[in-house]
This record gives sequence, C-alpha cells and structure tokens, in this order.
Amino acid sequence: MSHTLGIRQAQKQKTRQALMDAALVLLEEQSLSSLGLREVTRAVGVAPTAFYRHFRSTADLGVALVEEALGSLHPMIRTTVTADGTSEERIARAVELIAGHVTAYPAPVRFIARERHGGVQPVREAIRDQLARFAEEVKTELAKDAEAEGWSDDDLLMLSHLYVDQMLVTASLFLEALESSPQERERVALLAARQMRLISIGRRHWLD
Amino acid sequence: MSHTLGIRQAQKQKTRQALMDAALVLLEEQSLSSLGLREVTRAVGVAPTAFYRHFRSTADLGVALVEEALGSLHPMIRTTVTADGTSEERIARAVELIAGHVTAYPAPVRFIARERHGGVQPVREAIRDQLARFAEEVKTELAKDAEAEGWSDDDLLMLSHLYVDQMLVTASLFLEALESSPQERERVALLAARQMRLISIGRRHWLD
DNA sequence: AATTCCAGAGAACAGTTGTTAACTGGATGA
DNA sequence: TCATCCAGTTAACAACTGTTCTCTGGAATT
Repeated sequence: MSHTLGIRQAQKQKTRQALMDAALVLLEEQSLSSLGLREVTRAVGVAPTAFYRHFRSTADLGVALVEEALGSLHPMIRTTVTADGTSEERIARAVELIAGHVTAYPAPVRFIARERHGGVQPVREAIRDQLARFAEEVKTELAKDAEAEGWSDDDLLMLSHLYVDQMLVTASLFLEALESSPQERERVALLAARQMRLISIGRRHWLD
Repeated sequence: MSHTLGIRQAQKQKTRQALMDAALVLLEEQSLSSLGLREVTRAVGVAPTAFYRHFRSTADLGVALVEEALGSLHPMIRTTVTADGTSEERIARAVELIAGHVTAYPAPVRFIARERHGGVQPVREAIRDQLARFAEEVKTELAKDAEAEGWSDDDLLMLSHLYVDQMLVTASLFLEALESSPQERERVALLAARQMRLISIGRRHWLD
C-alpha cells in the first residue's frame, strides 16, 4: 500500500520534519505560545516564508507535534497494561518503561507535559483527545482482566483515567530528575512504584 | 505589628497589585513565557518603564503570582485534611471545596496549572516548592490520624504527594468544565470523588 | 520537448518588543 | 521650610515579529 514519494514530496517532508525537530529543541526552554515562526525557520536554515508551505501557524505546528509525540505510543500502552505477571512485576515494568521512554525522548515528553495545560487551545485539545484515547484503550484492556468482574463501565473509565494521569505524573517526575544523580532517579522510581501499588490495592478492594 | 503605610508606599503597592491582576487576566489566554512587560503595563495604564519599579522581569512577576495564588491556601489545606466525619463525607467536602475555589478564583488556578510545567524555570521552581510544602503539611495531618499507625515516613509522604497531585488533577478538570453545563460539572465531581475513594481504599489496605 | 506546478527565496511592510537615559512632581524626613 | 527621595513619565534605541507579494528553478505532467 506504500507509495514511493517523488523527489519533490520527499524533500518537502524532510523540511517539514526539520521544522518540527527544530521546534522541539526550542521548546525545551519556552512554551509554544512564545515560539516564533521566524525562530524556527532560522534554526532550520530556510526562509521565514517557507514555514507557510507546511503549517498555517505555530499552533498548527504544535498540533502536529502532539500527533508525533503521542500517536506512536498507543501500541506501547496496550502491551504495558496487558503484560502478565504478578501485580508487583507489572508495576516495576511500567515504571521502567516510563523511565526508559523519558530518557530516550525527553523533548517530546516535556512538550506534552508543558502544553497539556498550556496557552494554545488547539494544542490542549489535541493532547486531551489523545489522552482520552489512551484512557479508552486502557479501559478495554482492564475489562479483559478477571479483576474487572462486577465493575461498571464508569468505574473502569475512572480507573483508566487515574492510571493515565499517574503515568503523566511519573513521566514529569522523571523529567525533573533527568539531570539529577542516579540515586535521585532511583528515589523517583521507588516513589512512583509505591503510588501505583497503592492504586492497585485500591482497585483490588474496590468492590468490598 | 501592622504598620500603617505612608501614602507613597500605599500607592506603590496599589500599582503593583494592578500589574499582577492585569497579568493574571492576560495569562488566561497565553503562557507566562510569551507575556510581554509592555502588554501588562498597557493593560494597567502606566508607562512601560514603571514595570521595573516593581519587578525585574516577567519571570519575577510570575514568582510573585505563585506566592499570591498558593501562599494563602495553606490553612485551607490543613483544615480540609483534618476535617472529621466519615471517609465519604470528607471526600465530598474536599471535592466541593476544590470546585468552589476553582469557581471563585479561576485565573490563579489556571495560572498554576499552566506554569507548573511551563517554560519559565524560576516559576516552575516556586510552584514545586509550594506544592512540596503542601505535601509536607498534608503528611503531618495524616500522621495524626489513627489510620497512619505503622506507616513509614516515606509512605506517608508518598500518599501526601498522591493527594496533592490528585487535587491538582481535579482542579484542572473543574477548570475545563467551568463553561460547561451543570450536568457536565456534576459528572466531573462524581469522577473526582470516585478517584479519591479508590485512593482512600488503597490507603486503608496499605498495610495488609 | 514543452508546459505546468510549487517549495522555497527575497524584499519590504507596519507593529511590536525590552532596555537605557534623563526628567518631573509630589510625598517624606531633617 | 527646605533638601532629599523615588514612583512614574517621556523619548529614543536597535532588534525583533507575522504577513504580503513577487520571483525563481527544478520536479512533475502532458
């Protein structure tokens, strides 16, 4: 189904990606609402007007960045929640997964954390939609579990949102600890694991 | 202990407060990192240079806004956590309190949610410090409770952070639902209450 | 081979920004 | 009463912003 792009389309996509990459770097030290279009094109080395060939505005760029940052994460989420083993093993694996992802891709993670409540409405909405999709997917996975017996749909969705929010809290903790000592990062990992453990315990006794 | 301010100092404080109020309004639709000093002074009706008599920069203004938004909240947090009654009553009261606060002071709440992970380092740090203070205070209150018997200090602090984070999640949910229908806001309240309930259950069975 | 297309360049636009310096005039303190 | 102080003003600065229009050269299409 994949169609080989012409030289032209390929070059265009390359420039587009360069703009997005440059933006992500610039956004490590500022918010999207203060990111200038000229700033981005200057970093890439193209004329300011070239920007308009790819994005209507920086807000538009931001929405594209949201897709890039979260779009590819859905399969990862699914397998993480599904993963078998004891509750304790699953927690450890989830925390490791988050830590690894934050270490490997700090810029996109920072961008999402920053713009989730940021000053650009379309971007906030794009993030909210993606996170809602995550919650829905987590919910369908949770529903398969034996522990979900007797749970109402609303309760399952409530728990899913709690998990998704907790993942973001953990990710931003790791983000803050990125430049810290390994001991500090280990402390964060233990804290995150304990919080997840408490939520798991709450889940186990929910129907009591 | 209170000393009556001279005409001069009083006028200065008045202008300073006007700058902060105007900034808060402007920040409803953008992030601090894009807030211009001229923008603020224009909204107040003073010369741009007057800004420097009160703040070194907009980042400095932001730090002052953090103090204003969170500084006065400490007593409120204390009494909320301490409040007696059944677990269910305490949850209902906490959710109501948050909903009321968000409705009464949406701008400062939005500011904190936005800048907690925003693009201005000193402001992020100021918020982090205030939230850490909240967690410490919640911890000391929790420690007084009979349920805290056998809990380690680390576990108590872990739970406190979970509570504080959950309060922020709830506040930002109410913020999003501010312009929505009463039914929608009630839905948010029920969701928040259920999430707190799950955490409470986890807390109750933590030592099993 | 001739024509159309279009990503990117270039120049110019009116507005905006933070920061400096020197000032004014009313409150303050001797 | 008189000298000092200082919150706020005025003017000017170079640097920057988003957006428009026109142009170009190589890819794509016929």
